[in-house]
Amino acid sequence: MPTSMREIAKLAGVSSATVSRVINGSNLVTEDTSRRVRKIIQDMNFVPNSSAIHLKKGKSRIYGIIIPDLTNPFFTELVKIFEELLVENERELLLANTDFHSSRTQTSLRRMLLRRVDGVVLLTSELETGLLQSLVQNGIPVVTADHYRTARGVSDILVDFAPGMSQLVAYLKELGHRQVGFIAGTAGLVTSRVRMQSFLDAIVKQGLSSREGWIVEGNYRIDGGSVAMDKILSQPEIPTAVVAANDLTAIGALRTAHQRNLRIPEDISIAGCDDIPMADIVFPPLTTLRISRREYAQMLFEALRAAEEDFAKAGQLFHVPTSLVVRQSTGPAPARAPSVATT
Amino acid sequence: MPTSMREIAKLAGVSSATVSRVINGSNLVTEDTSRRVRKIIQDMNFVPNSSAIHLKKGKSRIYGIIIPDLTNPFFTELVKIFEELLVENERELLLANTDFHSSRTQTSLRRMLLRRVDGVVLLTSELETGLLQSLVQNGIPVVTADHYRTARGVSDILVDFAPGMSQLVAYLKELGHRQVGFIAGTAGLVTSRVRMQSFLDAIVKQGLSSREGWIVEGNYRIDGGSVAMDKILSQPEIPTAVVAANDLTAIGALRTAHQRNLRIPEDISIAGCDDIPMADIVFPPLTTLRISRREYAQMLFEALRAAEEDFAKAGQLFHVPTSLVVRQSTGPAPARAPSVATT
DNA sequence: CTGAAAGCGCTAACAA
DNA sequence: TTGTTAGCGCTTTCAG
Repeated sequence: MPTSMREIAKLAGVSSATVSRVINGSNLVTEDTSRRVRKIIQDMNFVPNSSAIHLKKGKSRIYGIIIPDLTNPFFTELVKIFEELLVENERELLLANTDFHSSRTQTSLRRMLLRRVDGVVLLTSELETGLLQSLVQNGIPVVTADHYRTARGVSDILVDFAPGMSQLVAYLKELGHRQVGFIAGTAGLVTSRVRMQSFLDAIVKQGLSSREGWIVEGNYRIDGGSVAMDKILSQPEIPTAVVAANDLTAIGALRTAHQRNLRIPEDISIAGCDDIPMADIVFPPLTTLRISRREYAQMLFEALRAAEEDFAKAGQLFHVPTSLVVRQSTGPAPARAPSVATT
Repeated sequence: MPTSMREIAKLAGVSSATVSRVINGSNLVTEDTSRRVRKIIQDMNFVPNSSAIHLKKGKSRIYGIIIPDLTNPFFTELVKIFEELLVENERELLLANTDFHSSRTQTSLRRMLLRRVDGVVLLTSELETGLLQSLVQNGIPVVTADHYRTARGVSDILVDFAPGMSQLVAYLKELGHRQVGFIAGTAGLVTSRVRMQSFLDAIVKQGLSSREGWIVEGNYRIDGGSVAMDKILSQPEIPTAVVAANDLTAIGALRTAHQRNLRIPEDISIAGCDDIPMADIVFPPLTTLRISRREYAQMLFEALRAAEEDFAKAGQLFHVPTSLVVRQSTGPAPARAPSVATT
């Protein structure tokens, strides 16, 4: 049903090659013919078929992005900015959400292969080596997140958690906190390990203390944060501050603390990571370790674009900085451990 | 770089036609050859090129979705569910976010045309007639939201606000509220008009009252809700309850009310629309008019799929029901108007 | 049951 | 400066 180049050519009384040249701004066309052709294109409001272009040129001008949780505002924002970048650069976005199911990561990769995307952003941490292989083998550059390793065709972006955590913990120490808990991410993920390790290192470095029962696993979501906080608050002694692996987790913790009638930050301080917009909306507004989405998205894009020019260029390591954002969920450590109401 | 059908054919000692037949499950192939071919396909992990298929068949198996604000959790969830539906049905999603800029709606539609999508979900309300035309003219079915009109190739999904609002207002009346304010959506949008009108109708029907200064324009975002609430609270007399055109707006209103030291719901009740996950997380949890995302997404998909079978089938009208979700942001009306602290 | 061949809409080398 | 032609990877008649 849509118009083809040949029809435009016929209408303009030229060959389709000429129409192609006009569209692609070749200077081997008379201004006169060019104008005539453009007029027809306008009138018919003709748009070339990208699949044909793809087939011919071998480039789809599509990048794929595979994310674990579209509901997490951090990823949403990232996708939003990334899509903007792509549109500015005349590329398209193929979005795949896995909901943390590794089987869906598999499907998603197949979709990417099918559509012959020019690059893949892989934000799910559960990476089976075989999957990456099939992409690289097809010459499709990949950029991963917090994978802590690169390879031919595979770049990695890693969030500089260590210095950020160090800063956050130092800040807590300044407020008088000595006993700090941590709610981790989903067990088994590389990022979870990294965030936890950064926290532990910072604690040691600052000479503070934590303990087994104060370090609980979460799932990067609100519900996980709630449950984890419940566990921490059920300990015979509780910390004066709790750091969470991301903001959603921290928000869940906040919620549980409220339910237990703890005042924040008077009774206990809570901090998160990411700085999602929600962090500034919950009560009290959340102190958090901000990860710049714009820089992040930009690096993702740069990594893929560089690889397109030269496949060997993939395999770089990028760093995203973090910055401490102090809000009202953290405050001076209470003089003594508060009593916790049991729900 | 990726393998082509011809190579598979060569390796299997058959023609590419046979390979094609095997892949598409034709029964005109011996079980024997079929097995042999499938083996090679496995080994090479060959995936056919969808652009070539598209070119041949004239169907891209891509649906496009154009949304105004990817940051709004309502849309995020909708996109998420819609994407799931598409994957289940072996289709792809082309995502475009306009950030409320109508110029970007234009660009997005062009992108859809370029990729020859099989259908477009248009969730931005600022519809210029010409744009829809160009899609229909290309035989691309469209489904809009709250556009309140259908046309050849253009279906519409509308949220049944009237009964929902009626229910919500009746509920407020039961709580003793007589004076109710409203924070509308962005001026000029059809949905804003509809939501506002549903509210006004309900107010009249229930015999309650509202007034000029209590009906303020918002922008469907948190900041707009804050500003609007500020205006309402600056009136000489303030309502005992405020309904917002969506949850983000209501959350903004909540925030302003907090800042003015109003207790919710003791001093003033606040309700929203949508029932985004955040509604249950803010303090106090928000009473809201829930719109089922799953049903919504399903209708979007059905509308497009029906149109694919028969273009004339597009042009249907669908209805999404709403349901009242009562939480803690609404309560009995205060005996007298509370005093408002000026910030 | 299988293969040869044409053609989807475009681009790029080559000819004119 | 323009047109002719081949071919990107696939599907689908039509022959065999």
